[in-house]
Amino acid sequence: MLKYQQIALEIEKHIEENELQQGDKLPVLETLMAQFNVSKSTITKSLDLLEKKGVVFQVRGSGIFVRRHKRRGYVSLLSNQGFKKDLKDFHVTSKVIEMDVRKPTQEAADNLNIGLHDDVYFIKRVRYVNGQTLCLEESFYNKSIITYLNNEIVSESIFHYIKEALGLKVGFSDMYLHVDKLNQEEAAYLGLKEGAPKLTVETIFHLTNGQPFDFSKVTYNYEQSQFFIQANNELL
Amino acid sequence: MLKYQQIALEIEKHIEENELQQGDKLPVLETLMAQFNVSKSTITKSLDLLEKKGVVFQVRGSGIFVRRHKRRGYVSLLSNQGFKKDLKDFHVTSKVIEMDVRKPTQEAADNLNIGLHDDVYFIKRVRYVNGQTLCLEESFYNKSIITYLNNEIVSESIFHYIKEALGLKVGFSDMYLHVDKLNQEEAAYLGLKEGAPKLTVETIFHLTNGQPFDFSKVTYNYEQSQFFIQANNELL
DNA sequence: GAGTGGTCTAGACCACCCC
DNA sequence: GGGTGGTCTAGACCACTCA
Repeated sequence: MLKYQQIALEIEKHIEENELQQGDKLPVLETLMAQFNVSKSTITKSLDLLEKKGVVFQVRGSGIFVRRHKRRGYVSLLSNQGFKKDLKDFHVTSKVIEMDVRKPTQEAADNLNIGLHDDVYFIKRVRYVNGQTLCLEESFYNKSIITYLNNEIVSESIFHYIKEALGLKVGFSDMYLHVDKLNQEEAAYLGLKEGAPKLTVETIFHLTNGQPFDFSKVTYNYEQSQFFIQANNELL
Repeated sequence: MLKYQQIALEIEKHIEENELQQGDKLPVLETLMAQFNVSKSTITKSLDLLEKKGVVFQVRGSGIFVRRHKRRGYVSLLSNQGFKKDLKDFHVTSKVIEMDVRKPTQEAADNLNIGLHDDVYFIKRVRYVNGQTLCLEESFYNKSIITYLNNEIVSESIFHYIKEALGLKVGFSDMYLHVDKLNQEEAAYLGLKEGAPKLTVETIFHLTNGQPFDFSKVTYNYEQSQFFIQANNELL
């Protein structure tokens, strides 16, 4: 683990353990440099990482402060595949409905940048939170990258498996959001009425080298759809 | 303008003007260092900025590549208040329905971190894209920060005014998303039927010093709700 | 193994906040 | 004006990719 990552983790841990609140001030740079025995740029890099994650904000000439939001029960849209973290106070389960190797749909092939005759793992599952339906998820994994999957892996965390067992590195993702009305099939899976509101999130996950490996389409139960995004606006 | 920002702008411009596509390779670091006559860290900082913006991705041992998404007509959820940019091919207008100085609701006061007896500017407007309703927006501005607003400013870009005329710096924002059904009033403004799907986005904008100055609640016409997010997943 | 991006350092100087 | 974060440099060394 790199120094700046390690330091970021420790600072984050420190904030959590001491239950620091929005606006609480952290030690000044010089103190942190001494405390972790590293150069200024390394500390700065740690803090930039935490700023990107929405954990702190830095004010020139003033200090480094804790960033926290007040509302509970919201899922971060950006910490991908992170229901475990965000809903840690809740009980999230999932039921696999279909899982097989097949040829992709035109849509999946386009998004994964593969041909119609390449193989994909197709997984369809319903996820529940506290016994209520949370979402219906359909995923296509490029089989030439994700070479093996089974029911056990799919029931647990697929991404954990991809990172740890396959040794792949997830880089970035493109997400597309739509709001519409549930069709009959979706309504049935989610236990709602046809025509009820839905939020659809399509995500294309890429490895660090830019190769797309997963196209997934998730339809959320609108009654459970509470999402949260922390944005930084300094991008010009 | 700082060097690294300037360089980032030029690289971005270069990508746009040459219509580079996803996966196209940019010059190597050493070349860029020479070209802009700056040190390695400065170039790195420029590229980190562009990576955060979703314009490029960097692969260790390989190169720097252009990041582009394929779909058109999607609005970035993160480039706040950025309809102008994203929908530049479209015609976005807005109609101010209400605008006055008043006392905040309990909800607005909580989110703006002010008291019930402090003043806020309240603005309610409907925005249109190509003649169709896009959203209904209700905003509360902390009057002790945003000291003056008028109809002309509100019809144009409020954020441009805040930055340029008031000299304030926008730092970060917290966004909360919900999906639900339109009530009667919202349906009337959006020209839809009561009970139709809606996406509600509540945003709390903060200055760089962490002070919240704007709480806004936007209800989108689901027929126009196509949003896009570029995420980076390397946050541990 | 050559090429390429990433980390880390030490230090100078700058820009901003607040008293 | 003192305190504090941000920018920028030059250079050493490390880690990954790909032929």
